[in-house]
Amino acid sequence: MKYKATSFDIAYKAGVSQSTVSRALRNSPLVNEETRKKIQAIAKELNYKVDKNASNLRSQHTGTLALLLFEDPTSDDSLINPFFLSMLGSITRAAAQKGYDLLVSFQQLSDDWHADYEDASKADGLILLGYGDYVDYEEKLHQLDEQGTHFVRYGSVAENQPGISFGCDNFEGGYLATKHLIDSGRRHFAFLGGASDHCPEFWARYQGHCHALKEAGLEIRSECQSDAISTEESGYEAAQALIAQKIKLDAVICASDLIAIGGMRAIQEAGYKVPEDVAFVGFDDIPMASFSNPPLTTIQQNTRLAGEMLVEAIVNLIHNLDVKPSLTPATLVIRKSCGS
Amino acid sequence: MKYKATSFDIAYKAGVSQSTVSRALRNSPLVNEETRKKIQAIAKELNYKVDKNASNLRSQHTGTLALLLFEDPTSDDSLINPFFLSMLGSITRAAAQKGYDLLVSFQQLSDDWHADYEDASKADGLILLGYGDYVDYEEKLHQLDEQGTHFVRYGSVAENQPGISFGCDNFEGGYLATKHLIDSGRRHFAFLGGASDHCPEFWARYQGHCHALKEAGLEIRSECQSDAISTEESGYEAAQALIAQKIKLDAVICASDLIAIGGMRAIQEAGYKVPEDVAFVGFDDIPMASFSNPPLTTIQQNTRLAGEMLVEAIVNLIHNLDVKPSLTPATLVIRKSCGS
DNA sequence: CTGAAAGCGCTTACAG
DNA sequence: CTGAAAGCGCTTACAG
Repeated sequence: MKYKATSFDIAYKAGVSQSTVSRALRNSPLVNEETRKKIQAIAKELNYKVDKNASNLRSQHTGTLALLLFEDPTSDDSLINPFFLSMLGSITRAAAQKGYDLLVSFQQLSDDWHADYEDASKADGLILLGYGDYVDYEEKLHQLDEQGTHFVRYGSVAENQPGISFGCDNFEGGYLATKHLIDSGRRHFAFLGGASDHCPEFWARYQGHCHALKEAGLEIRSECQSDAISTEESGYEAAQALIAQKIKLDAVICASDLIAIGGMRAIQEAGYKVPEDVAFVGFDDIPMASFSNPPLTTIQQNTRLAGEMLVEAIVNLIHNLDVKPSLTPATLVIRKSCGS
Repeated sequence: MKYKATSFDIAYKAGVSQSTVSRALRNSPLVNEETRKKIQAIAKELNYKVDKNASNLRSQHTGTLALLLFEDPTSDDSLINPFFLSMLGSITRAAAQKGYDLLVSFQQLSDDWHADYEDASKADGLILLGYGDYVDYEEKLHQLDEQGTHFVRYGSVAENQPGISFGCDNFEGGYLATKHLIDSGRRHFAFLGGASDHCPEFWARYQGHCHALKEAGLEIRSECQSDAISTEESGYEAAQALIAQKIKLDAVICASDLIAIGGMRAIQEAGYKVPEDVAFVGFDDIPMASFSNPPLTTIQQNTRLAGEMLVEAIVNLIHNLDVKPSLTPATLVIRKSCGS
């Protein structure tokens, strides 16, 4: 076992008190310039690092954030939604930039997850991401709220939600996607993705979709909406269901890119061409979207911005500053799958 | 600010000493069954959680692991190698299963990253992943080793490396990929990916590739190896370089899937057909690989197994058990890009 | 099986 | 600007 230097070792070597060492190492203005330099030099020499547990315990904050990813229990154990992953990347970076460490955990919705990161003094606050069933999810959110835990979440943004939420402008995204296809002459639309309060993000996208249809005087037919969760397989099945019903189609709006990729596969296997016969638009702009066949037109979520907003918000919350929920822009990214 | 119960509050309520509370909560066999139950009930009622900083400080271990991802400084800030992401998923899960929390950090190789997670008592050990330049990287590894830090890494596995390394059997992977194409009649090979000691993983894959060529009596021509780092763009450029040289080709082995996807794009843009004119094999089996055009034949790394091995190894290391480096199998996954 | 006490390594009033 | 002292909330010998 290697020996770990403490602030007392440094104090002894520097000929000052341990308090002074502690101050010098945190750049307190109370310490004499030269004394500080001397102390910092010795600390470096001894490869000294402040013990986080001790300093956290004493100062009652941890300097770490916990990122909790909730997965659908139905989803494959090894396959994490690529969109999450990209959020994870941007959140890690944003946290590092603000000087916070990031504890990461993937959780099933069924777990006892409000897992008390903050209560156990592991983290100062939580960032929540997830695609699970929102109805179950919301209850847990209320628990967190009642406990007074600091948390922000990314997902659907609506009135009367517990806590502070950030999210993409899903309604606008659904609208933009649909509007673009209408403008390029498509008339027979379907929507792939669960449209219920179990998944409010998809619901908002669907609402945006419907709004665009209405605006253009097109009929909204409920049989043209086919439930799917955000996997390729589920998108494939949802599209097959539509095909089996022999619904007339020339455009499909999908609640996620994964759904779109699965949907295109089903349509192509059924002998139709994308985009000639049927145009597709996805949602998220995951890396895969540019490599699908054909490359997928999609609504991009700005994960970089979202990560920064989430981290800034939770940090402000921790410092008891005022934080308001807000929406991140949804941007149409045009590739070949929409035919224009 | 919410009030946080301490073990003293529970002791008071239960009419026992604080020591007994501490024991009961950790299921010490020293505590009377009934006393324990009573204490645990009160703890639950008070929503009590053991303060991690206090318990860590006292017991001198943290119950957390740090996962450090190193990126090429050249890589796009927002784009994380999908292969890492999949490792991240499996490591998070494996860590959770062993009861460890996971601190995650993305770092540039240039950062002062040996960032002392263990020295600062933030983590009991480190897991290292990265695709940066190995020559720079190795030096840092030596530093960690000298400091006596507990760490394992995933990447190239060779003799005389500092620390304990795990990795895919890259040589075997390169061999399998090449052998398969030789067996299906291809004769004119190129290899896309940097083949030098700056990237020993790619180097090993290239060696496996060459071994298969030799075995089949095919010539190894150095002009048929084109450097690339693991991005789509880099693969695209590497393939273009080959095309510009008018090298005769009917098979391309790529050091990663991203390289392969970029390489196929270049080849297709130049008017060749994949796999009819040129067969492609990638490496990693990232999720994207099944959705490329055509779907990519590739060498799969078993990220699930790798994650479990890494976590188990670091945990054993922390407990001063013996740990040996080892290789994870490389498996050929056949899709359309290889034409058979 | 239980309790009193020490102590993990810091930070931070308090006093000078 | 500096030091002596208290104390963050636990765990763990030690004594019974």
